Amino acid sequence: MRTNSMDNLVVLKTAFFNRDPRRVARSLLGKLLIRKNPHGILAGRIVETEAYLGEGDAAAHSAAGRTPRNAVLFGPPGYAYVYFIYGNHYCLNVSCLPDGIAGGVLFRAMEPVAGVEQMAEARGIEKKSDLNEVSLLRKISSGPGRLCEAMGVTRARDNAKNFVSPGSDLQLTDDGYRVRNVTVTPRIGIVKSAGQLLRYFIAESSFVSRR
DNA sequence: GAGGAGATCGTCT
DNA sequence: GACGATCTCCTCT
Repeated sequence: MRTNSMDNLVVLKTAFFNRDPRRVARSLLGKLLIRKNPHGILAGRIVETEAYLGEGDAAAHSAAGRTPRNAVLFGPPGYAYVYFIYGNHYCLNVSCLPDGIAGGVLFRAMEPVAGVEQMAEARGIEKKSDLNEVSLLRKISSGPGRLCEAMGVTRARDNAKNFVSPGSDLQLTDDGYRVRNVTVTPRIGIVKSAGQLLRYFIAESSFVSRR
C-alpha cells in the first residue's frame, strides 16, 4: 500500500467530524494524518482507529462528565484531544459531534508515507537500518503512543488544536485512497464497556497495532 | 513467540 | 493515593 501522490490533498472539513464517532472512526481509515514542520512534511495513512462515544460510554474519558482535562471532547468537532498516559505516552484523538456533546476517535496506528526518516529518528530507530523493511516501518507508528512520538505530538503542543483550520500544522486529508475491507473488533486496553465493537482497522494492512 | 513486569506522572477521588 | 485508551525489555519456552 503506497500513497497516490502528495498533490490533490483535500483537507477534511468540520462536517466530516460533526457525526457519530463510529462513522468518523470508520471514515478516517485510509485518510492521511499530516504534520507540517520547518524540516518538512510528515504523513501517515491511518489504518486503525477506535470510537469513544461520550458520556454514555464507560470506557471514554468523557464518561464522568466534563473536566479541564477532557474539555476538548465536549467542544466543537475537528479538534485534537491529546492526553498523557502511563507516565510515558501521549495519545491523539479528534473530537466529534456538535459543541456540547462529547465524542471522539482515537488514532491507534498509521502507515508511514512521508518524512519516514524524520519519524524513525523521533522514535529512536537507528537510521542505518533499512527503512524499507516492513518490520522496521511497523515500529514507527503501529500503536497510539508510537504514532504520537513519531509525529512529535504532545499535550502542550497540540491539545485543542484545530485539524480543520487551513493554517494548522496538524491536518487530516483525503488523497483519494479507497479502503477495501474494514475489520471491527472490541477496543484495546480497556476494561469497562470492553465488549463493544468500536475498533476499526484496514483488514489488509500490515501496520495495524495488534491482530 | 508469548507472557510478565517495570517505567513514570498527570488526573481525579 | 490509585490508576490508566502503552511500550519496551527481559525471561522462558
